[in-house]
Amino acid sequence: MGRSPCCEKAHTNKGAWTKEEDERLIAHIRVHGEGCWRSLPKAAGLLRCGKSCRLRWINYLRPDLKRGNFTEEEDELIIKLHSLLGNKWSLIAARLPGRTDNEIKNYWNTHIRRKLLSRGLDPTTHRPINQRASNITISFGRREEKGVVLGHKEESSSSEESSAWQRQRQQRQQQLKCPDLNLELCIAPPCQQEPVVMEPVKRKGNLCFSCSLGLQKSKECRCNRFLGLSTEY
DNA sequence: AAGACACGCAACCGCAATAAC
DNA sequence: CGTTATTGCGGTTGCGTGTCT
Repeated sequence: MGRSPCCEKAHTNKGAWTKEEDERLIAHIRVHGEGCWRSLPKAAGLLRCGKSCRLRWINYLRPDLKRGNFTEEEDELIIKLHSLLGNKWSLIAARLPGRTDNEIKNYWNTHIRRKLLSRGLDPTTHRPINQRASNITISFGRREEKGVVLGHKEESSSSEESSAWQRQRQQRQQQLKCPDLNLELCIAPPCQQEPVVMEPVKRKGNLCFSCSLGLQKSKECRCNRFLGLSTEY
């Protein structure tokens, strides 16, 4: 029943990859392409499990990987995407060409988390630290309208609030005005017209959730369209 | 100089969704 | 249609390296 067993765990290497293993994996994928990770180790002469090969390729060996330091723009994009998507690293990575989910996840935990804390923001909720959980007004409208954005509570400008903190907040508000990123979400009553069929896609005109977020050619894509343009070949 | 500690990153683990039988 | 393998994802771990004392 079902399929034959995955990989023999008894005779597989673990830990850091050697240069020779890398070369074998690269050579094999160059000839045969990606996919079928289960049979790849045997075919490539590697004593690794397919899962390990896939991870090594995706996170380290792929030729289209950028590697190197993250730019300030990438930092801000990651922060914005994280505030909207949470720990959906693969979705965030889909918006950053040449970056992997693992890389972004590590970078978040080592750098950005600290960066947000230094700004006085909770890295998980993206809200100011020490903010009371209750009495939070959520609005997804334009920030210029009421000074509320992305679910962040509008704070009362008490005298206790330091001017440094105000400056920091103003700076952040300026940074959040990102014209190149349109990820505004809106909450509306249930649609009374034709419901959007996400899966399977029955109408060409409807964008799936991924495409509506601007995640071009995301693995999550169910409609093969992006910004109204067909990505089908 | 050397031990302790902190940090960054590659790799592993476990789980869930999906596909194959 | 139920069972099992495969794939992909997010959380976590462990090791190498840099910094501090």
